[in-house]
Amino acid sequence: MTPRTDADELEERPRVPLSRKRVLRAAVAIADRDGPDSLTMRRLAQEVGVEAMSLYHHVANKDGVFDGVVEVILGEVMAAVENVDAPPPEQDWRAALRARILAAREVFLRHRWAPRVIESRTTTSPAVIAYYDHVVALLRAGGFSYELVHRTLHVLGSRALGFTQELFQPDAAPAPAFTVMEQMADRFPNIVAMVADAQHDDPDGTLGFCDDQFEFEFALDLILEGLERRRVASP
Amino acid sequence: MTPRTDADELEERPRVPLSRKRVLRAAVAIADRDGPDSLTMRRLAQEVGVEAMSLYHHVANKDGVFDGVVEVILGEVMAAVENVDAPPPEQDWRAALRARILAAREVFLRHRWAPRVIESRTTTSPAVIAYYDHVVALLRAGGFSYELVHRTLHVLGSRALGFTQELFQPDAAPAPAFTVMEQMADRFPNIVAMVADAQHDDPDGTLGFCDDQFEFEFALDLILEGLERRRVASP
DNA sequence: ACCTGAACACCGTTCAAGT
DNA sequence: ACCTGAACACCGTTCAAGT
Repeated sequence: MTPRTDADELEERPRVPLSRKRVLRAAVAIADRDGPDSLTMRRLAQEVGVEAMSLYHHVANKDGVFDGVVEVILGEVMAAVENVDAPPPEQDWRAALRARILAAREVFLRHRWAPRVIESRTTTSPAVIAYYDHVVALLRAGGFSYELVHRTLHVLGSRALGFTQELFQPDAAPAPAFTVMEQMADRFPNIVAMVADAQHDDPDGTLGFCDDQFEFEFALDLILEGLERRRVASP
Repeated sequence: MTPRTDADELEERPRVPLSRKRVLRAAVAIADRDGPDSLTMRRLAQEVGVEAMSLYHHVANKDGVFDGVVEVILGEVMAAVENVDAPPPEQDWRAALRARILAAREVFLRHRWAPRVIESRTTTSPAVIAYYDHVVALLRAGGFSYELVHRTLHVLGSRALGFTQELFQPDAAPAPAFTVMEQMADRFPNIVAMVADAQHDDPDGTLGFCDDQFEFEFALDLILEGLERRRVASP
C-alpha cells in the first residue's frame, strides 16, 4: 500500500472511484460516531460524497452494508489476536485462549455498538465462523476432544469473541441519588440492598460499582476453570 | 375473568374499547406469527381492528409497544417461575435456581423472538429488574455474599432468564451436504472436522448435532458448579 | 462501467377534525 | 374521551436515463 493510496482514500476527491472498502469504512465511522441506528443509506452516501443509489454498485443492499461492517470489525479482531503474546496452546491452553479473548475484547471496547450489530445478522458471517475455527484449533491443541470443543463453543458463546451482551446492569445509573433508591427499594429491595452493600465497601464510588473488565475476567476464569476440570476428567 | 370477557376480547366488536392490554397481546401474537420485524404500528392497528393513530392513546409510541411486549413476556416468566417445584434455596440454592431458570427458559422456547426484543431495549425493563431481584433474594438465602451475588449476575447474564443468544451455531444448516462441506473445509477446516467427528458418533443424525437443551444445561451446570466453589471458598 | 434524479411503496408520527 | 383522515418527514429500493 503506497502513501498515495492512503491520501486518496482520506480526501474526498471525485477522482478516486468509490469502492466497497471505502463504503464499509465510512459505515464503521458513522456507527462509531452516532451509533448503528443512524447508519442509513442516504447518510452513508453523503459520508462518501455520492448519491444513495451509487452505493448499490458496491453492496447488495443495506443488509450487505451491515454484513460488510461485521467483516471489517472481525478483521480488526483477527489482527489483534494474531499479535497476542501468549504461551502455545499445547503448553497452556487456558492462558493461550484467555489472552486472545482479552485481545479481541479490546476491539469491542473501541466499537461498543458492534456486538449488537453482530448479533443482529440473521446468517452468521463467514468472518465470525473463521474466528471460531481458530478457537477450535486452539482447544484441540490444548487436548480437548471434539465433543468438549463443541460444548465449549456453546458455553463461551459470544464471550469467546470478547463480549457479553448484558441485559441488566445494576449500576446503569451511576450512583443513583438516595431518594431514587428509596423509591426503587419498594419494588427491588434485594437489588437495592446489594448496591448499598457495595457502596459501603467503596463509599467514594471511586472504583465504580461494576468494573466491567474485572467482571468479564471473573466470569471468563470461572468458565475456563470448569472446562479444564472437564477436560482432565474425560479421556 | 368471566367467559363473556374472553369472548369479547377474541371477537372484534367495535363495542369493546381498545385497551393497552389488548394492544400488547395483539403485538405478542403478531411477533409469534411473523416475527418482531413485521410488527408495525399499521399492522398492529389492523390486528385490533382500528386505525394506526388510535394506538397512540394506549402506548406512547412504537418503543412503548416493545416495552409493553417485554412486560407481557416477563409476566409469563414470573408465572412459570412461581409454579416451580424445587427445594428451598436455604437447603439447595443450586437446585432452586436451576429449576427456576429452566422454567423461565420454556417461555422463551414458546417465544423465540423474545430474547432479541429484550436485548434491543435501551433501558432495562422494570419487569426484568424485578426478575433479577428475585434471583438476588434466592442467592442470598443460599448463603452468597452480596459481592458474590453481584458477580453471579454478571456471570449468568441472560442465562439467568433462561436464554443465550448464540451468534454461532455449528449446525445452523441441518447436516450440510458433503459437497458444501468440502467447500467449507478450505476456510474452516477445524470446524468441519469437529462436525464430521460428531456425525461419526451419530451417523443417522437422529440426535441432531446441537441438542439445545443439553447444551444449555451443560453450560448452566458448569457455571453453577464454579459459583458454588467460590461460595464455599469465601466467608 | 459507474453514477444520478425522480419515483414508489413503505415507515412512525403530527395535527386538526370528527363523534 | 376516544377515534379518524390527511399529511409530513423520513426510510430502502427500482428504474430509466445520463456520462
